[in-house]
Parts: sequence; structure tokens; C-alpha cells
Amino acid sequence: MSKVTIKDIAKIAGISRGTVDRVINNRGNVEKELEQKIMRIATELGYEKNLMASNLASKKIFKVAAIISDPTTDLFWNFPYQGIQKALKVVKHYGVEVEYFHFPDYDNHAFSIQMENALMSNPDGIILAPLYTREAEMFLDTAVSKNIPVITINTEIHHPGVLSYIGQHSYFAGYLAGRLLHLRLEPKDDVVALNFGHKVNNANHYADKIEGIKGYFAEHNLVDNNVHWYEFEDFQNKAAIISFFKDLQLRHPKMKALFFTNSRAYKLLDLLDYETCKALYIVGFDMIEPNIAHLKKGKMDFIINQNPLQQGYQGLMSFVDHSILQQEIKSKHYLPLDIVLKENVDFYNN
Amino acid sequence: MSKVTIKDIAKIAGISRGTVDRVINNRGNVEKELEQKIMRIATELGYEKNLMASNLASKKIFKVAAIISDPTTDLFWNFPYQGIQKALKVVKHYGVEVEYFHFPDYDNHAFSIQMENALMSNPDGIILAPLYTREAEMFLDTAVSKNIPVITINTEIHHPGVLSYIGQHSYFAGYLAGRLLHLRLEPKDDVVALNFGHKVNNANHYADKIEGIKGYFAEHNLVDNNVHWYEFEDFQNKAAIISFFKDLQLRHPKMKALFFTNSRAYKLLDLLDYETCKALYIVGFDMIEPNIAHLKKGKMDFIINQNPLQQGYQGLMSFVDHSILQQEIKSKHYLPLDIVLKENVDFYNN
DNA sequence: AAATGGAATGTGCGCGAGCCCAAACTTTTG
DNA sequence: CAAAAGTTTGGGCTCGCGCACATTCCATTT
Repeated sequence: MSKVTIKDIAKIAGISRGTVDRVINNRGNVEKELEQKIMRIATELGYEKNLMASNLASKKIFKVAAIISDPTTDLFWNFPYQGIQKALKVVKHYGVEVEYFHFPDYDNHAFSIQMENALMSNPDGIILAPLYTREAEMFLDTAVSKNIPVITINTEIHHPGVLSYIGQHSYFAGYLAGRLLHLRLEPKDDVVALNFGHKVNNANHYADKIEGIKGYFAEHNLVDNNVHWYEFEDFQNKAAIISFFKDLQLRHPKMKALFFTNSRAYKLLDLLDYETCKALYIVGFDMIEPNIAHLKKGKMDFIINQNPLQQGYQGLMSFVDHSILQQEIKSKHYLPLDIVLKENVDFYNN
Repeated sequence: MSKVTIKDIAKIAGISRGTVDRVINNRGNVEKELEQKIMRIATELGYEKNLMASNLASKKIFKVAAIISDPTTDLFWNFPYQGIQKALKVVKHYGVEVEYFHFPDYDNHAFSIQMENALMSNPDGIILAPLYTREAEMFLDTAVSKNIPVITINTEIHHPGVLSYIGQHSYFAGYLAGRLLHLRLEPKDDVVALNFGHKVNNANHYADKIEGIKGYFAEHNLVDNNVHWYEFEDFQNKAAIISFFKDLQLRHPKMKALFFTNSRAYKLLDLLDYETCKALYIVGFDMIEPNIAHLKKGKMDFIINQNPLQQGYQGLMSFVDHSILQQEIKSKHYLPLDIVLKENVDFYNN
């Protein structure tokens, strides 16, 4: 904690506090030479603004808009939400406030509307889960023009308006899944990859994961192990799921492993008995309750955890680093891909 | 961010700020009835102290003494150090300062001395890596008497003076290792568990890990797989390590897996060629550089990561939660036991 | 040379709480 | 009963900075 104040600088420079203030916060109206002199003195003395005093005086509120999926429509989103709340406890004293703009995860229109609403709230920063690529990109264009820092979480999209991305690396998530499948796969065993999701969701990280698996298989010459990919939209309909699965069994008699591209493994596993599951080798994502239950019962073998709580926590912390503490932040912050099995699952609950 | 101030309370109570201040910070010298009235009003209004203003006025410094092993004597300790530094960046504006009391990890005497020194610095809180149980317990007794909150990391000891423990659960770390070994072990294969460490280090978490492995093997009826445990102190002596290993090979012809109880797997692997390693199934702890290198080369199969960075980060954050934000903190915070292999190792570097 | 105006610089107040001393009030003491 | 001592309460000053307004300076213009 440096104890240099603007008064110290003013005294040394032989001028008043006001001018130093103008320089420090570059409010202009200061002679160039003086400005440089003051800056020099400030850096020489190692001046650091006293955040407490600054915030107290200005009463500045940093409004953060969090545009994330509604935790009630998809359990998964409870984690990022909790992460943001956890970070908030620490940083709210810096004047940070968070307003949530939730949307049902299957509704791209609501997504767009909430992005609009978020912008209208005139935030100082945005935490965005860009589930719909096209809509998000349009939004980012205007965010850029308004000079609002946007931090994306969970889903990576490539757009210059993104200040920082925090989340998994989709390709390597699939690659890791490939590795885990490889642990048990025999030659000629087939893998079926399932994407239980809404077509309207045009994000392509599901495809990236599949690519990751295939990449792993190719690199390790698992040429006899085919990977079949299916998308299935009607995952709320139990009867439909069952007949879909029966069909899979018929179509792929050598099916030995199931890979789920997202957190919805439980939608199928809920409907299968223990023996059927045990005969398969099952890998999926995300530690939501129903998946954990299947893991513990032994119906599921591996869960790959993408640290969703950390996505929220880091998301808000990165905003603080950037906009309040003025620190450099990484443009890509790939979170660890945790391998979770029955024996360590309990330690991932915090 | 509540906007109720001490002035608001004073106005409603019909008295002056000074008295409210006395009540809020219970400095005494206030009539009981008035005190209760003020407290009632404060809670009714949901008063929350403005940390920025409080800190600015009091200029209180929260001194934290971090008693951890010297990163230069054991690479591992660089992680908790970095974690503390990372947390410090965020909370230093609350007036938090950290002073380090390092000790060589093999020197229990230096450990005791540094604990003494830490106490003499009159800290407001202590982050302690209690590598030596007996010495740490004596220290905790006096810390308790001085009413200084102590947060332990990395090594769990059971003492009422510990406010919170942050780190792994040793037994389940071993249990998890058992699971990982099980993935590849054939019946009759033997496991050799190695503890490369200093005898003087009387912490018993190494033993806990071995118990964990044995526990897993017992629960899964792996009666044909023996686990042999060796302690080896002379691990800085390459020749000694080699002859020790040769001896192991002779003594245990069915040795198929090596388990290291700590981060020193590399001390042996450095000296073995690729084929020898590949013929064995090798599990160890901690993502220090030399271990990572062996993992990437394929000489090591699994690393169990105990989140040492998080130990430091959470350690300091917990102090802040407890002593500054006045929040309840958990007395046990078991960190995840990450399963790290070649395919996900790169995402654990932050 | 005086007046004008814009740029550059100085200064006072306030943010909310901590802290100290003065003031008011109460009780004890000689 | 007055003085002294103790208890309780009031309010001013301060922390470092932001901000609005006042003041000074200097170059034009008339």
C-alpha cells in the first residue's frame, strides 16, 4: 500500500491538488509540460490512487449487466450465477452492482431482447453467455461502438468486441473425452455422440467437441472405432427418447460408448436401467444434480466439469481487474477441464 | 449497496453521530437503553458499514502473516505463494498487507522460529502451512490465547485453534489414487508406494494417503494386489535413488504400479528411461514443472492436483471474509482433487 | 491601455466513518 | 451545598479524492 497522495505530488511539483487531479484523471486543461512533469513525479514516487477515497468521493457505481441463461430453465446456469454472487460479496464495496438479464436457454428471441435491455440499462460492463452466435455478434458490434467492455463466458465466440473469454476450450474438451473413452474402448467398439439440444441454438461448440473426439481418435490411430453423431431435439419427451435410443441400439450393434456433448446425459440415463448403462461406457458434461446421481450410482462413468462457478466468479473478477484495478487481463482464460468420477465428485461441491 | 449512513440513524434516533458510532463499534460509554434503541434502528434500516469510508478514516492495516515453506527449497510452494499474491491484488485496497515467513521445508527448527517471528509481528491473521504437527500445535495454543485467527492450508491438523482448513482430504486423495491405479491394474499386480521425504516431517498425511489406497483396494476386493510402502529420505542422492529402485525391482518382481505420496515423483523418473517408466503405471501428486514434463513425455500416467494456488488464494480470501467482511467461513474447505493427464494438463496452468 | 475571453490553475466542500476533546449532565465527596 | 469526579453525549477535524466554482494568467481585440 503506497502512501503517496496527490497532495504529495502537488507539493513536490509546486502546484495545487486540483491540477494534479486533472492530470491523473486526464480531464484536460493542463499545460503539456506541466502535465508531463506531474506524470513523471507520480511515476517516480510510485503513486497509486487510493481506491477507497476515490470511490467514497465519487460514489461511482459500476453497473454490470449479466446476460446469462435462466437458472430455472437449465440447472447448469445456477453455477455461473452463484459464482457471480460469490465474487460480488468481495467486490461490492468497490461500488460494483450486478443486474441480471435472464433468458430461457432455448429462446433466441428472448436472448436478443435481454441484450437490448442490458444495453438500455447503460452498464459499465457486461458479462455475456453468447449462446446464440449470430445474435451475440450483432450485439457485440453495438457494445463496441458504445465502448462497453464485454466479457464472455461458457461459449467461445470470435469477435473483436470480446474483451475476455472465460470458459472451456471446446475442441480439447472433446479431445479429453476421446482420451477417457480410449481408456476402456476395445478395437471395433463404436462411439455414439449425442447432442440433446435445440436446433435454434446455432452455437458451434457442440461440433467442436465432436471434432475433438475425432481428432484424438485420429492421432491415436483408432481407425476401427467409429464415432457417430446424432442431434436430438425432442429431449423433453420421454417416449421419444426411448424409441430414439432403441433405434440407436438397432442401428449400431457395436455401440459400446455414449458421449453427451452437454449436460443432458441424465435425460436419457433417467430412463435406462442399471444393466443397460453398465454395459455402456458413458461420458458427459457438467455436475448438475441428476448427473451426479447417475455418476454415484455407477450408471455414468465420467463427468467432464467445466468449472461453471468459476466462469461466473472469474467473469466478474476480470471486470473488476480491468475496469477498477486497471490491470491487464487475459483475452482467453481457458478453465481446467476436470475429470470427475465417483471417487472425487464430492470435493467439487463448493 | 445499502445507502443507510450513521447520520441517518442518528437523525432518526434524535441523537448525534458520535453516539451511534460508539454503539456500532461498541466502544462503550453509552446508556444501555439508548444502545439498544440504536441497534434496533440500525438493523431495521439494514445499516451496513461503508467499508471504503471506514477504512479511509481509520487507515487500519490488516496484517497477515503467511507462514509457508520457502518456494526456493520446494517448487511446490510457489503455487500457494502465487495464490496469496493474486488474492492480495484484489483485497489490498481494504488495507490488507501480507508478510511472509518462509522456512526450508525440511527444517522444523526454522519452522518454529518463523512461527515465533510471525507472532512477534503482531498480525491480525495468520495463514499457516503446518508441516510439522507438534510444533504447529504448540504455536496454535498461543495464537488462540492471543486471539489471532489462524487459517491452515495444505496439511490438515486437528486443533481447536484452527479457524479454517483449506486443502485436500488426504485419505480421499489416496482413495482416488487407488481408483486410478485400479483402472489399469491386473490381478496379482503389485503396487509400490513411495514417500520421498524427510523423517523429521512428522505430519501424517502421507500415511493417510496410503490408508486411502488400501481402503479403496479393500472396498473393491482387490485382495490380490498388494501395496508396499517405503519411506526414502536420501532423495537428493541420485546414486542412492537408483540402487534403491534396483532393489525394489528385485524385491517385488510383480511391481506394476508406482505411487508417490507427494510431488517428488520426478526425483526418480528423472533417472529412469522411457521404457522402464512405460512398463510401470505411475501416479503422483502436484503439477510442478518436472512432473508435468514427465506427464507430457508419457513417463508418468496421472498427476493428482490439489489446487495449491487455490490454497493460497482461498486462504487469504477466507481471512478477508472472516475479519473484514464479517462473514461465516467454513471450518473445512476441502479442495477438489483434480485428475490431470497429458490431455488436460495445459488447462491447469494459470 | 483597457477590456474581453478563454485557458490554466487554485480552493472549498463533501463523501461516511473514526477519533478525540469539549460540553452537558449525573453522582459522589468533603 | 458546592466542588470534584465520573458518565454520557455532541460535534469538529481528518482521511484522500472528485468536483464545482473561483481566481489568475495571458493573448487578443478595440
